[in-house]
Amino acid sequence: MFQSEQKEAEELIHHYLEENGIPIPEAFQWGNVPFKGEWGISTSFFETAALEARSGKQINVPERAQEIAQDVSARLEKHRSFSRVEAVKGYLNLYFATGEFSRKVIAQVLEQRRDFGKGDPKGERVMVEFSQPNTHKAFHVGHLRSAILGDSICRIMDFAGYEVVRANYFGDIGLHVIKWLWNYMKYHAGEEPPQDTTRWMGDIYAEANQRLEENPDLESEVRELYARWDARDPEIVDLWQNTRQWSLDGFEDMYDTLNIHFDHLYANSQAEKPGQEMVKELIEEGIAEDLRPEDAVIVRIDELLGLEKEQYRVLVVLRSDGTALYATEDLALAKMKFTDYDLNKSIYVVDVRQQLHFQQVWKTLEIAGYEWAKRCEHLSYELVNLPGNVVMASRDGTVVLLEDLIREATARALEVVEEKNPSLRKQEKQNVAKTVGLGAIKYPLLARDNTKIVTFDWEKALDFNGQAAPYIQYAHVRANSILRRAWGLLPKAVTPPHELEPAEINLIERISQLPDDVGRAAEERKTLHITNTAYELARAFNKFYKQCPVLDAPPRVRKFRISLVVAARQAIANTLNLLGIEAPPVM
RNA sequence: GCCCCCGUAGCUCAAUGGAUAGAGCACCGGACUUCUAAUCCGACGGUUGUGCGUUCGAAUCGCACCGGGGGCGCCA
Repeated sequence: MFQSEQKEAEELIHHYLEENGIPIPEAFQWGNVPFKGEWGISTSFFETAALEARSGKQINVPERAQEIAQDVSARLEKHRSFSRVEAVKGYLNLYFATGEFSRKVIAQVLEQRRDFGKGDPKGERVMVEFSQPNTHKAFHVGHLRSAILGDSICRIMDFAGYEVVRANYFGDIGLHVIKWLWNYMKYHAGEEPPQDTTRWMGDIYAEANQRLEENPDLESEVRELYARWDARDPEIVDLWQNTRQWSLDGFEDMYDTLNIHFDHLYANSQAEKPGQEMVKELIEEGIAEDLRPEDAVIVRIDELLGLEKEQYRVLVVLRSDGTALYATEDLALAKMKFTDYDLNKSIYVVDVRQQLHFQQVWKTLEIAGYEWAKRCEHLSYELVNLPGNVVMASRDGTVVLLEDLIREATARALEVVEEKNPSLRKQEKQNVAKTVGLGAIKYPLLARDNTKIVTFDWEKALDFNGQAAPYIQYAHVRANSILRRAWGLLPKAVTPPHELEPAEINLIERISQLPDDVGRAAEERKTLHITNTAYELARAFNKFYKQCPVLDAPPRVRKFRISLVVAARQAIANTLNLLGIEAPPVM
């Protein structure tokens, strides 16, 4: 926002240092002055002083930095761009006129509206693959992180200026599917899925595992069925297609509820054949070793790279019986993505346990000469566990189903809205409950660093107090409530006619940071920065709301504050949107 | 044996190598005749796991160690 002023100051600093024979560092690091109610940009002279010290002079670096800062500040004192200049502890702080800064920030939001915070187009196309559910299985809270994190990353990267292709890759083949089919054919033949399709699919899978555990002799029946599948027995393929669709329809409902959508769906099954083809080529090129029938087809990556220490190890790319593995399919999937779309980057939102796997697959592709392999990126995140660090497993039923979580959260939110706002119409209460319930579920998954394990706890998941989505949504509601009474008057941004209250200054400060936060979140692939911004915005607004009357203020102050409320509401709405959380008008 | 991640207030977590390490929860004490109290204000709370190093400056970077979790040939 202050590029030109910064550049001017930097030139003057250069002049001063040159004139006085002081060494000039390669680049000055500019930042914001730690905010204490006044805006400014800041740089320091530690590096300059350190350069002097290294050139042989006997210097105490912090003292010398302060000395330079003081001299430079004297030089800049009268500069018209800055309202105040100071030297503190080796830092040079250049302040701006508060009123003018405020006007500028609000003007920008009022002009850009939904686009406030948006980055310039990057001219890069990025595919983000996320969610990856397995058909014929339950969809539980453990699966939620990839879906919610991936969705938000897509929103953030899109907003930051990337062209984003949203992809899903579902697991529709494998042993788990065969077990499901076996149980269905033997004990549920002809049944149709009820309303709650995904739960029912999950139940049949869990039941299959239970039956096999109780009676291991039945394993032979499953193996027999697997063989029929491998031979593409029409009866089995038919059943597979139908039942697979049931799962996909169930997922579609779930994604609708979560407001998550995809541009492209990839299936495990469609990568199987192309994967086997690619392995064939790898063998022909001497990259993969075919040790069948005794052993599998493998790639000794470390040996190919001449690495002494084990790093990529050995990747098995095909089973000894010639059937495809996850790795086989991933070779093909990576290629399909770059063929289907001309990608600058291909991001995989997958949990941390598959880190080595991806490194192996992509390194193998690199060795095979696919130049795009280097543009694959693993956005790895930690698991969602149950208390006591128990991993959710659909096989032994230690799961919290997504449907149950949504239902509980919505019911709890309905209770609160009945209590807080009983006069709302029934339908409105329902809408609020859904919005608040879903927000409360999403927020904690986005507010943790990707590398941190999330422990799912019913009590915490249903706690709407404190640093949580409802707090932010409530700030939005309050802003909306003021504006509803302001008779739709939307004044232009003006220089405030009064001395700004700390709460106002603080709120404006938070709003002004949003564009930078978006860029950073996109580059680091961290939704955490946006949840922080959203929360801080809401906090600043709530303080403002308490301390600064808007509608009852004197006319000119009122006019300014209404414009500030419009800007704040917009900023909050924009951050919530990046998180995939709805901003309700009332609650 | 090799590799990855985590360790910050009682608990859950923040903090582009930068100025006095911050929030929420919990506990204690306050504020609704007011634009929605799903809110706000105050108090309490720290040897950033330990040691050494790099740096003008380290919670942040490097090395070693301690504690916890995860991954390492035909699961996904």
